[in-house]
Amino acid sequence: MFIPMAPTVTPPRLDVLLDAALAVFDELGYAATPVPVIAQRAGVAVGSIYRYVSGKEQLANELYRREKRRMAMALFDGVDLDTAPADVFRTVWDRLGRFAAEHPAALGFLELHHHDPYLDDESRALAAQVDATVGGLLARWQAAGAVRPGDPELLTAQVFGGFVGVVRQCRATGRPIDHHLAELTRDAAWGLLAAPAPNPAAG
Amino acid sequence: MFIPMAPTVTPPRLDVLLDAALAVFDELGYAATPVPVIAQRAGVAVGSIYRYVSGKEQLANELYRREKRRMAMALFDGVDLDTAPADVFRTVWDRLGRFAAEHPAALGFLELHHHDPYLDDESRALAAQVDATVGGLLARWQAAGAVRPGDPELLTAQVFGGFVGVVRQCRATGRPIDHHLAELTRDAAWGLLAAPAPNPAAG
Amino acid sequence: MFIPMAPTVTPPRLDVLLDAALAVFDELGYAATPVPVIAQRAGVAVGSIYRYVSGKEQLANELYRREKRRMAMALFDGVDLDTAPADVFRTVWDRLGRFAAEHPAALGFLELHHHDPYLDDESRALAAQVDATVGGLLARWQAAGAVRPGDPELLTAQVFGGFVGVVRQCRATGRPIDHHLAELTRDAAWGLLAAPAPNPAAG
Amino acid sequence: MFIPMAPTVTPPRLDVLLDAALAVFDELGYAATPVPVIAQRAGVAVGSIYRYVSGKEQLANELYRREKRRMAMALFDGVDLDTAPADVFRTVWDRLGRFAAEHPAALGFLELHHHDPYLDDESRALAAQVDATVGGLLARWQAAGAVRPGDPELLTAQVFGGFVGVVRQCRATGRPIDHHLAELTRDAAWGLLAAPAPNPAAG
DNA sequence: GATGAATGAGTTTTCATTCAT
DNA sequence: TATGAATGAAAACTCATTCAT
Repeated sequence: MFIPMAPTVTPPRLDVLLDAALAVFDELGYAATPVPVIAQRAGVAVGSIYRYVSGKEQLANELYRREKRRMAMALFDGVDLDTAPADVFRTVWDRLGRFAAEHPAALGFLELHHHDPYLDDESRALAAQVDATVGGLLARWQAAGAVRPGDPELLTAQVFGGFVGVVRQCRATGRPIDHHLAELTRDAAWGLLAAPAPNPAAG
Repeated sequence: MFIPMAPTVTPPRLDVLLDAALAVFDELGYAATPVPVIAQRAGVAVGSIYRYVSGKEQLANELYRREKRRMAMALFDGVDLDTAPADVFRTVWDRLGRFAAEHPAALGFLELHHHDPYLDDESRALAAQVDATVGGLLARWQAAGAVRPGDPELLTAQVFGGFVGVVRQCRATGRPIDHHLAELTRDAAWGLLAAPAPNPAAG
Repeated sequence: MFIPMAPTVTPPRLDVLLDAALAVFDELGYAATPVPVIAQRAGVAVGSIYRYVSGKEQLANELYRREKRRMAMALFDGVDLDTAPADVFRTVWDRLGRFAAEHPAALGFLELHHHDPYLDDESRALAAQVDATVGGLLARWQAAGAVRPGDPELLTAQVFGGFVGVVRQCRATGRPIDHHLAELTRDAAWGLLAAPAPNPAAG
Repeated sequence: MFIPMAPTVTPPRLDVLLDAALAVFDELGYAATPVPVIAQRAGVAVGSIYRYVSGKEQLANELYRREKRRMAMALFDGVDLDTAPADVFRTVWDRLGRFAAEHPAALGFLELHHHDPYLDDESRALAAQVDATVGGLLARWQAAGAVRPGDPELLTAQVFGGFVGVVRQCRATGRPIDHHLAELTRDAAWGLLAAPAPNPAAG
């Protein structure tokens, strides 16, 4: 499969740490999060954190990669990408909705924050790889005439950004983020993506 | 006009401060930005900042509101909203592209950062007001059958989020953010928004 | 003159800091000295230290250089090095005794501690320069037949090390370090240095 | 014999610990040495250290005493102190050179570091005892007219300090510390110690 | 008004020591 | 007995804010 799998199994203790960090980072942001708050949320002593990661920055990077992979898996793992684009799209979009509903902090951390000051090369590379993979899928759909032309990575960014924008709006207004969100936004998203119908007048 | 105007004229010195803060906040994020860095960038002494604003938080809020208004003006000021929706949309989308090109830090600060921990009520209210205004426009377009049905604020969030996603992607990959971006994304955005053509077979 | 002068005038506030650091470093050693203790001794807040030096390490290096120069000045400044070696030696040794008596912490810090882990290149270079300068003096005395042959830097290290050993012993036993120390050790030191009298039987 | 013997036989495991501690203390200094680093160097788990000593401080004291005794033995054990002072001196000085060459870390740890903050009474007493013993030897030599007058402990400190100074200089400049060092410094050291020849003019 | 040195609470990180396995 | 993960007090350093000049 073309989706990056988790290469190593995270030790359970680190996982607890990452869970705690995820919650707090999503809430306060990386820079505004004191390490002791993460420790407390994880139910460990501050010093223990440094047995698992070299510092706050590495913690954030490990987290970023875990969640990036998690999300990629949640969207694409086991999906047969060779069926009709509209069907695949619908499946993936629904999964995106479910992911947002089930892992709101993951989506928030990944997409609603500014990671520039601390992401390391490995994290950036992973992000780029995921982008490229999804971009490749769109390119094939374009070749098949199912998706409108244009830079596939930009198109990906646009559809996906649309969903992120909706999630952000829900958060701002207190609207619940549940699986309905996929439904509510699906047609619009496909309208963005789908190749325009050939002009009937031209026929 | 329905777009919120700047209620007070910003004193020129505060404006210099906000310009500096904008650049640094966009780059480092609010929490990671030291006040002295803003002062230096503005060419004033640290202490002077506290003559204009009560602290870092108020500075960020003043900035947020200035930029939010600036952007609303840039998108809508002087636009005749009563012409054909597709035309208005095209105009506004082009203006959005120009705004992104000319004020990249403003767009980045407003849309690429997580403001939750520090935005005050006034700033939130302004954001809500802008959303509502744009939502109202979309609602009228829906009533006119030009835009697909659905919660207009969600739809707004989705189109706009799409553009933000594209800008974010450009930043991540180093692709320049210029006025072409509007062109490149316009059709997709309108595809997202536009009411689907009535089934020709049904005619 | 061949002795390195203080190239810059230390700002008075930094001087206060260095005085405090000197006392504490000499007492506890560099690694065992908490920065707050230095701050308290200097009568300033912890944070203020970081306006003058970039950290504990730079503080120790500034201190090391200041004291190294101070000591070189105390020993050699204004001494006419072209008079008879035995007279010059006597003068310098007495000055060494006075320096030890008046600046016990300086001598202790410079000579009784292990500086390897934190001295920077500039400090090492200064130390080497002082060594070389004194070594040069000894070499001239050797050429004049006044001082026994052998690597002049080793010879310097040996006489000077003798004095340091005595100071260390005094500290260990609680014996006061005063100007008598120079007197008490002078003949032995010159016995170490002086060229052995030609064998009278050989004449 | 007047030289303090090791009163207890060190358990072999503790010896391994002390060897590791010696290497690291000499390199980093007591205060800057983390206990885990010692454990790693010794090839044992951190926790195991606390089965043999009560903590870092006791470890350093055990080490100090072991090395102090080791050195005293290395210098004096088996030496017939009743032969001619110059011969005894020569022997001991050569042994000192050999000790420095063979146990550079021991000499470094004992003589190049500041032990004040952690040495306990037992260690201080041992040091004093060694000093006194050597001082007694010197006093006898003075009585025999072989060594110049003056406080014998100060004289000891001065000769020995000379050697330490030379070792320190070698370390600073990267010069190897081998058995030649004894040779190179022997005459100077004896010049320091030896009673000055009676003034021939006075004869 | 403007300045920037001074402050000290708060941040990240280290490390001596303990204790369940 | 040996281990090494866990602890938390203490370390170095940062930075929002104040205030004397």
